[in-house]
Amino acid sequence: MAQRKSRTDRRIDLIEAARRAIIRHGIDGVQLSHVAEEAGLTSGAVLYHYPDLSELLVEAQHAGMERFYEQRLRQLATVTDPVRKLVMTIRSGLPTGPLDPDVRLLNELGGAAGRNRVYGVLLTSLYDRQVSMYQSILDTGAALGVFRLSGDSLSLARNLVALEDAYGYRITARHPVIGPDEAAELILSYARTATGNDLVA
Amino acid sequence: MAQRKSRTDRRIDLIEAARRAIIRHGIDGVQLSHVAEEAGLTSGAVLYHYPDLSELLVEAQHAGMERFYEQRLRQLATVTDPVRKLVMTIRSGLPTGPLDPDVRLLNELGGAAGRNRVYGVLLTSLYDRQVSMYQSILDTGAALGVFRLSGDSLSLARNLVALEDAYGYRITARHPVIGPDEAAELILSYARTATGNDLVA
DNA sequence: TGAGTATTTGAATTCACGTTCAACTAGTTC
DNA sequence: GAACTAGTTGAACGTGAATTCAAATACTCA
Repeated sequence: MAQRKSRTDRRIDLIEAARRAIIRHGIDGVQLSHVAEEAGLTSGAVLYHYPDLSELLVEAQHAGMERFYEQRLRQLATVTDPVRKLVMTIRSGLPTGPLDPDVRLLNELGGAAGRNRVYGVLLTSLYDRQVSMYQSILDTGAALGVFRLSGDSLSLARNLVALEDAYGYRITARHPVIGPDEAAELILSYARTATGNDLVA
Repeated sequence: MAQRKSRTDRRIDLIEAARRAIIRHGIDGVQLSHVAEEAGLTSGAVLYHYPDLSELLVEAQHAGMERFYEQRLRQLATVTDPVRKLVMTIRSGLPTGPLDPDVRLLNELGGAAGRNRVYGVLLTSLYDRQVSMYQSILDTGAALGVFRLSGDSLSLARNLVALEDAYGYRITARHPVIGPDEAAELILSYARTATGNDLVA
């Protein structure tokens, strides 16, 4: 028998297991048995904690998203220079490679968000928060005179996040030429014209 | 009994039916019975033409993609002015609204491309062709002296397609603020700095 | 027209999955 | 340490989907 755990601990495990199962089988392809296998439990045990699989899937997506976002914020807090902040943030929004689990998970939402309102809301809220993140970097840099913005910071921030998203898809789809480094450079080239700064940290 | 059709005609029908089924249920959620229902046939009939459902799904994705791309090319051929070409192309890469079937279909590929090599190749090839399309517009405009490019045309084109992709996701996810018009304006703002042209047709 | 062929159906079969639940086990409490 | 509680298992059951195939139907062309 699998190690017995408290309700809360097991739920955390299951959310992690669901995350892995979604990445492996797709958000519309995950089955109860997949989650059970990832967690090292039987289907019955999963059902004991989550009588409705779809709720577990939503929680898994939610948790993955929060982790991704919080991680970026935390990293951002370690520096003050707007130039370094911007460069670092661009980098942290891209997958480390085609297998990056955080981005793989987020990518699963893309299609589902068009069919499922909950997923649509989740994805939209992540996008908006990331935009705010970039916007505050841009505004700060402009206020300090380091950046000379080529347009309103909201539009620039929206485009920066959009580029991140799109290159995330390209990288996980294994584009033969566009990897993490190339994508970062492409986004940076936009960021340079947007800020009027060379962005060499 | 459903109207009897020739092998080729029926296969075309089935590809269309599969397209609709994918949009409705997700690429990993489609079932044989969904396709049969969309086509007005029984599962057996579908299986008679496509013994393997996954092959039909790939064909449906492939067909949808080709149609999307050809449509853009055809539209592009109707004008010569680089400025109008660019503006029109940006517009034609965005969904008409959250329900746009062509973009909804493409979006289904995003997640699957990370798991399934065939889908990854399909999606990558579409991306690359769209990049070429933009690149040729940019190069022509530059040669005519209409555009003063802010960087190499390949990078600019890659970013333009990336922005289209990303806003396609935002729109189908029903972002409350970013609709087709707003997305077009955001991409245009990038295109303006990229080309040094006001892009007013 | 009639024989032959291609397409479609519907029923039978098999399989895989979700769901339920009694029994078991390992902690927890008194 | 006995009674209780919470977590887990495994087997049984029901459902629905894929698959198979003989029979029915519509088309082709000699």
